Order: sequence, then C-alpha cells, then structure tokens
Amino acid sequence: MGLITIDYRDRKLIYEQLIDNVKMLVLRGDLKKNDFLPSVRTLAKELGINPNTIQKAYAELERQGIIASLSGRGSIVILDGSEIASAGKESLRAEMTILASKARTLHMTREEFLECAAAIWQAAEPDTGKETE
Amino acid sequence: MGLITIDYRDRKLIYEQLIDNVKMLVLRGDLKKNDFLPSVRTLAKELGINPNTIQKAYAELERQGIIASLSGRGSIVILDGSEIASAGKESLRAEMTILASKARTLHMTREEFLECAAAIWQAAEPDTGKETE
Amino acid sequence: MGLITIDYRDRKLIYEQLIDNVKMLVLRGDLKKNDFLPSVRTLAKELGINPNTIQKAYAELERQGIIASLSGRGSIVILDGSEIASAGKESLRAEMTILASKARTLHMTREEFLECAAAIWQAAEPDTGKETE
Amino acid sequence: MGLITIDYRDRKLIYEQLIDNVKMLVLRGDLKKNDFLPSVRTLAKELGINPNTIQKAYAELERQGIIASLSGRGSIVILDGSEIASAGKESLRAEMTILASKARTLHMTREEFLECAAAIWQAAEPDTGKETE
DNA sequence: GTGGTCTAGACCACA
DNA sequence: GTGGTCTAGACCACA
Repeated sequence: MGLITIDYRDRKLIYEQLIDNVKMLVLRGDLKKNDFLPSVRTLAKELGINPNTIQKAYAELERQGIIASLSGRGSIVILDGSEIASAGKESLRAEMTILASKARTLHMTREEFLECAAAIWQAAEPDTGKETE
Repeated sequence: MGLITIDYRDRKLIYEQLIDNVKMLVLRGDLKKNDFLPSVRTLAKELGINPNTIQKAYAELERQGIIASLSGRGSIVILDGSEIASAGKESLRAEMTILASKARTLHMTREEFLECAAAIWQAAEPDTGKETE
Repeated sequence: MGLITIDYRDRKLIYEQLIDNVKMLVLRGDLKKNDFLPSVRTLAKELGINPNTIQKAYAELERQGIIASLSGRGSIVILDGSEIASAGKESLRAEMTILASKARTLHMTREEFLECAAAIWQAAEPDTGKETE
Repeated sequence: MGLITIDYRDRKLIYEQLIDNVKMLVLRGDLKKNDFLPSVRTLAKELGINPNTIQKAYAELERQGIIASLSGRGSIVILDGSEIASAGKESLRAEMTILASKARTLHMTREEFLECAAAIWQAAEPDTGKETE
C-alpha cells in the first residue's frame, strides 16, 4: 500500500533500497518539498524491518540534504524533484568520467566511445517514435 | 620489483586489484599469451599478502577465461591483449547501459546524454594535437 | 497573524524557536517591559502546537529572568531591550571563547584569528557607506 | 594506555568524542597519514563500549575523508594534520560568520566585535610572554 | 583476523 | 507520538 517498498531478492542493501526509493519518489513528484516521510517506527512496522535500518537510510538522506529530521516531529522532504535531478546529473557526469577513462585504457577512439553511447541510448529507448501511451 | 603490485591505500579490494593488474598487463602486452603468471606462493610472499587472496584472484581470472591453471605447473595466460580489450569493451557497454537508464530516470534527453559523453571525453583528452612523452 | 511565529522546516527545536522569537521581539522593541505575552493556551491554539512546548519555552524564559509568570494572570516581560542585549553580548562572549580555543587547537595565531573576525564582519556588512532603511 | 579514550562525564555523545579524539590525534601528529587505527573490535573491547558505536564514529570519519576503511584490513588515516587543520579553519570561519550575525542583531559595532575577539584571545592565552614550560 | 549490515530492544529528549 | 543513541549479538564477505 505504501509508496516505499523493499525487494528482498534485490542484491542492493536494504538501506540503499530505501534511499533510492525515496529519491525516486521525490524525482517523480510523488513526494514533494515539505511532505513528511512515514515515521521511522511506522515504516519499520509496515515493511517488517528493523527501525535502525530505516534510521540509517533517513540519516543518509539527511546528510545528502534531501530530507530533514525534525526531532519529535518526523522527517520532511526539503528538496524538490528538479533539485535532486541536478545533483543526479552531477553524479552521472562523474560516472561518465570513469567510463571515459576505462575506454581510453581499452584504446577506444572518441568516435567508438560516442557511437557506443548513442547505440545504447537507442537500444534502451522504451518506445521509439511516439512518446508515452 | 615484480610486475604485479598492490596499493594498500586503494579502496579497491585486494583481489580486485590483482585481477585488474593482470588484465592491464595483458592489455599492455607486458604479459602475452602463453606466459606464466608468478605462482600463488611466490606472489603471496613477494607482496606480503594472504595466499588465499591470490588464489581467489587467479580463480576469478580463470573463470573469466583469461588464464588457465595447469595443475602442478602454474597459471598461464590464454588470451592476448586484443582479446581482453574486446571483453573490456563488452563490460563497458554494460556499464554504459546502466548510465543510460540513470539518465532517463533523470529525464535527460538523448542530446543531453550524448553531449555529456562528448564533453567529458574532450575534457579528459590528455593532450590535444601533439603528444608529450 | 501574531508576532510570534514558528517555522516547521527550521531545524531548531520548536521551544528554542519560541525563546529566540520572544527575545528578538523584546530586542526590537515590539515587546516592552511590562507587556503581557499571549497565554499558553492562546498561543498553542494560534500556532497549532502542543501547549507543553509553549510552557517549556516560557519556563526557560522565566529561568533566564526575561519574563515572569503571574499566576492566573499570564506572563509579563520584565526586561527591556537593552537589558536583553547585554545578556546576549554575554552569551556571545562565551561562544567567542569556544571559538578561540578551537582556533588555538588549529595552531592559529592571534593575528590570524583577529584577521578572520575582521574579514567576516566586513563580508557580512549589509551595505557599506550609506545605510538603507 | 591507548591513545583514544572516552569520558563518560563529558556531555558529548560517545561517537562524537571518538571522532574528535581521532581528529585531535591526527592534528597533533600522534596519528600520521597511513597509520592504522585500532580495529573496531579491539577498540570496543579496550574502551568497554559497543562495536557499533565505534563503527558509527569510523563511518563518519570516513565520510569526512579523514580515514579509509579497508574491508578485511582495518581503517587507515588518509589525511595529515595540516590537511585537517585547513578543513578546521574553514568550519571555524563558518561559526565566526554566525557569531557576527548574532553580534549585528545585538547592535554591536565592528569595533565592539573585534575588541571582544581580541580580549577573549588575550584572556585565554595559556601563557603570555614565554612559550611552554 | 578485518569492516559492514542488520535485528531486537532499551532509553532519552522533544512535541 | 517523534527521531537519536547505544547496547548486545548474529551473520556476511574479504585478507
């Protein structure tokens, strides 16, 4: 029922799933700036996991400046989707930089690298031609 | 002294360092097809690390089809640099696929994504025009 | 509507926000010596927060000698702005003392410390030369 | 006996004491770049506190870029004292900025503020004239 | 041996 | 009710 779920078959750690889950909800607009997250205890009970694990995820989200934990009041979203998106693009650039350096190690040319990026984007296109159903 | 070294301050796991190290040596031609790797014991002594860790790395390299262990005679390289390079490109494509899906999550367009790849390649260009050595 | 407001998104505890709020009002002259504060119940209803929290803030203000609660008649301001200001300066000196000891731990010299204070004052100057109002 | 101690009478949280303790040791040169910290378990036993609490402190130190936790190998210092000192000065400037804004709220002049800083530095001087015993 | 994750549950201050 | 800290202890992968 709740917006936040965990997948035990996923190899990602539970607290990382929680973090990604919240980020995604903010990115999609399902959680907006000033919305409250479910309380640590509520969510722990709902998901059947330990409150400490929720706590760890919320603490990391707070450290990343995405939520604020207000003692005695709950945890509130303090960034909106577009702000998260620009942070996300920043980190994507960092990962792209690592990929580029790997590509050089493999003696790939600029053309090969860009062709690879283009081909993959195309292949992953969920729907070519007309957008959304 | 040897070709293989490890960096204790590197965050990478030691067995991953060993794997990357061997791959790099083959890629650069410092190790060629049919060359023998140092024996587990020799290398463990030389690097001052646990033989189990070397064993684990060699096992993974064997699993990846890069070396073969000839019982009683040591481990031998069975791929040459260009063959490793194409395997490397394959794994790079896999990582690029993950990046592309992240980019979509962030609502990036195809143009933004490719522009990002191009800009980063350019920026990392060690030296445009003539090569220093 | 009232003079006292709270900001739920502020990381400060609510009772601290209330205390700072009242101090600020007295400092600015919006509340003068012998003025009554809103009653605990009134304020709690107006701000939509727990009366215990208001109570806690008023108790602390009383402890600090800024207000007095007259049983059955409410709470009254017993200091004027300039008296609060000198108390404020006292606490600022205490915080400056902590900063100075940190600075020493960092091996800063007297000159570095004072230069830092001066530079920051300058930088924060809202408007140099003529004062807007 | 160990370099790291905790003080139960201190109102600071245990994990904060641990963090400050390690920073101080690096700042003083008692721990140098590439030195290993005591292992989580060893230190927990030595101090008689829960390994999770040590773990929390080490995780925060790692997040701050002061140490690196090498899985299976222990935790190593990766910054030297001077690097910590410059980070410390940065945070001191931030705190000074807050103080300056408080001072303005109290209608202090630039001269009062700087005089306060100077007087406090003088007062806290551990030994005026000749240095060290 | 090492660090990292997670559970279970106590206890605290704040609202 | 809320979040934050801490203990006790299991379990995992890596060295």
